[in-house]
Amino acid sequence: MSRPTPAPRSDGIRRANLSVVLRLIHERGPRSRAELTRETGLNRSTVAHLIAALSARGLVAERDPTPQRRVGRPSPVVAASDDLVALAVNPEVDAIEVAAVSLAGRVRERSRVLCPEAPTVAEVVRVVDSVLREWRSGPLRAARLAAVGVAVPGLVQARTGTVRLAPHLGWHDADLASPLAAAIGVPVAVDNDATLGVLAERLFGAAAHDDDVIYLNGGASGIGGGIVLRGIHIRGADGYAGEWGQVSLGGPDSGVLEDEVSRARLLRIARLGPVDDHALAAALADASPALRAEVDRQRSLLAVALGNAVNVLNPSKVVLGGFLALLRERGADEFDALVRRRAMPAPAERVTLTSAALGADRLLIGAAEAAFAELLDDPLAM
Amino acid sequence: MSRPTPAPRSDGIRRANLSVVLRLIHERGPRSRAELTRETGLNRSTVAHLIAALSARGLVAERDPTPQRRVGRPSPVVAASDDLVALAVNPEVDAIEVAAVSLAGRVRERSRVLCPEAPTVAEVVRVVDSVLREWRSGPLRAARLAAVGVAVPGLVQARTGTVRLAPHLGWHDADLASPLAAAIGVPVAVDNDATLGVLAERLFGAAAHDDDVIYLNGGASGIGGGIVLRGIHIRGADGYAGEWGQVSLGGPDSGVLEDEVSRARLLRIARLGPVDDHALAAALADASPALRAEVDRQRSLLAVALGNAVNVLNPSKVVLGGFLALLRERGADEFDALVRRRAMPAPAERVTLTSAALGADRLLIGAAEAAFAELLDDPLAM
DNA sequence: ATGATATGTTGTGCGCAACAACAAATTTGC
DNA sequence: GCAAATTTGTTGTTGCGCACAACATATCAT
Repeated sequence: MSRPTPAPRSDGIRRANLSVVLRLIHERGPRSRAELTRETGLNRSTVAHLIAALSARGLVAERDPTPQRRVGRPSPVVAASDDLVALAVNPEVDAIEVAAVSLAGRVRERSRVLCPEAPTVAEVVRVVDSVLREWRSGPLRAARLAAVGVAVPGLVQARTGTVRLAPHLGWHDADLASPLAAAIGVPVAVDNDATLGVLAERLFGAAAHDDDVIYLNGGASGIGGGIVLRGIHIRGADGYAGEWGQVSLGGPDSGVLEDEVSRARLLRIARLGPVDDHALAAALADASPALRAEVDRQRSLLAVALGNAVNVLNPSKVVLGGFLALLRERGADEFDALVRRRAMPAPAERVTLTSAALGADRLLIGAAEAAFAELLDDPLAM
Repeated sequence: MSRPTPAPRSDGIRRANLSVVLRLIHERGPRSRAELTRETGLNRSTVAHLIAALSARGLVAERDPTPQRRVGRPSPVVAASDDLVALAVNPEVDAIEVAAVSLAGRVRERSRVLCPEAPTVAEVVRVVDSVLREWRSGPLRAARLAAVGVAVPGLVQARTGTVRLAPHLGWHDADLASPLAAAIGVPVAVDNDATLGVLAERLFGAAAHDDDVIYLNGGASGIGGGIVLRGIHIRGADGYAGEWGQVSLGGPDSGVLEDEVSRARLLRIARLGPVDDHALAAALADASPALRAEVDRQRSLLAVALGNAVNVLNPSKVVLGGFLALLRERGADEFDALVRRRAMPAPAERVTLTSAALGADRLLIGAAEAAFAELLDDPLAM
């Protein structure tokens, strides 16, 4: 359905400029007022007013200028607030991970609460609430909480904050945002974990500031991902976009990508139990012929899927995470060439393949980013 | 690469509002000033000013109000100008099609110039120039020319207006925009033909005002297409996005979609020569068992490709054009169900499949739309 | 004909960025 | 060391564009 055309108003432009300035500071790090005037093209006085407004709301803090060995009056450095935090939550099968991430991008606190079995929505709410209470009376006494972001391993309708289907958690059409927002008292953003991964990678990781990015992440439960085109995050009509794992390659009767390119298959052939990616990497480095053959098989299937994606979406960067990065790194140049050969020459020559750069913090940073999104869009709402 | 963050200025908001109003009139047809105030949310006086500015530049024309059988002062109807035209050009293997399309959306003139062999860039320029001269001294004497849009059957780098590869025309890395702009004296927009098809379908056709659209068009030369997500046209990093025909389905060693789902194959089995889609439809309606089997095979392969697209992009609408629409229409409900079965339940329940609604004018309207794009974005530039 | 309703028109006010002039802080040149 | 040059922050003014209110105009209902 088409949205009603939004007409810009004169009072919206201040909001937009505050958003631009705050985003610059948040995404590209602390910078001087002089740099901000250059980057935004706005007038010096305008930038001063905007920063004053952001500062009054505690969103940014000014520091003394760093000596720059340059002629002229030094410009004070303005940085995103480290006292304004978002809660990042990642419910998994066996644990709930909670973190407090500041607007400055620092993970200030983190806690992993083990669960004997897959947690319910109510348990997630309870754990988040209790962790938050503890932090509020301790390390985060002086901090303000802006919002909560949740990275869910499953299909999420981001607009409503409901989890459509999370097989590993046993959730089905579960409303997560409402009870969590009611308990904590701040807005709650919910999204798919891989989708949030690409957000983080694009901001601070392997696809920093690329505008056309495809991201595929391989985990124990399958292959998920995300898409950024023209610099905006593609959710699709309902927020389900990015399910690369369900792509079918072998014609009408065969399985889907995540059945064939699968971490479990590798572990089985390597005769390994449930190990982490580090141990898996070690096993792949010293592989038996059978395992090597399986790796090659999975590599060529993955290359076909990526080649298709390159043809259809013409991205400037393809980012692989989880065990997909491990597959690629068993001969990265060779793999990249394989992908390029599966694609048409024109889009192939443009695309760059890389492995994900962010480690364990990726999901937490992505979730915090989703939580901060509303504030960054409209800093006055805070 | 990431663009420098654009900061909105106060004088940019007038431009943006002019753009919003002109787009509304252009895309959704003539409407009263009263309707425009409602739809934009702007003030009555503001709308009056904006329309005065557009009218002064000859972009819109006001007509007497149509009787509405309603209380209150009647509101004059404002329509897009029919005197401002764009030239739409579509070079094919055996002909060059040229049309003059007004901002009001009417095809005012059209001409098909036959070519003994595939035209060169220079020939296209010459034909367009001579056709335009003829029209200018005749039917288009009073019209103003805004821009030229060219729909090319091949890979186009839209940003620069160069044709990367158009195998049927024999073009390779051909700069089309520069010589054409130099000859005609107005800006030239160049894009892939299927990409422009989705533009037209989204404006006036089967996907009218859908915000997440996938479009696949099947022609004699293969399968092309286009993508619209979040209401914006996805070109990819270089403008090559939408090459659905090059998607591989059968694993690492098999061919691509347009090798398998192919008009030529159908014609061969039906023992037909190079006929148009109408004749092909007739042949499919009265098919031999062998042809029927081939149709079913192609249908199921196409369904797999579409199912993948639905999973990855979560569109609200899938539009099929050319012989792909014919394939679907041999049992549309059954085909749609097939696609839905190949996709995950969540995105599948949202998506609607349809056949393209626009006929032969599709490419011309799309090309004109590309030509008008600059004007619609910034009406003051005219 | 008269009142109710809806819309165009005109003049005023307000918000916000641009601009200009001045003040402040640092480096460079002598 | 001190002055000039350079860059940036600060302050007050200007101009632009939309909102709003008051009034004028055109149609319908009774």
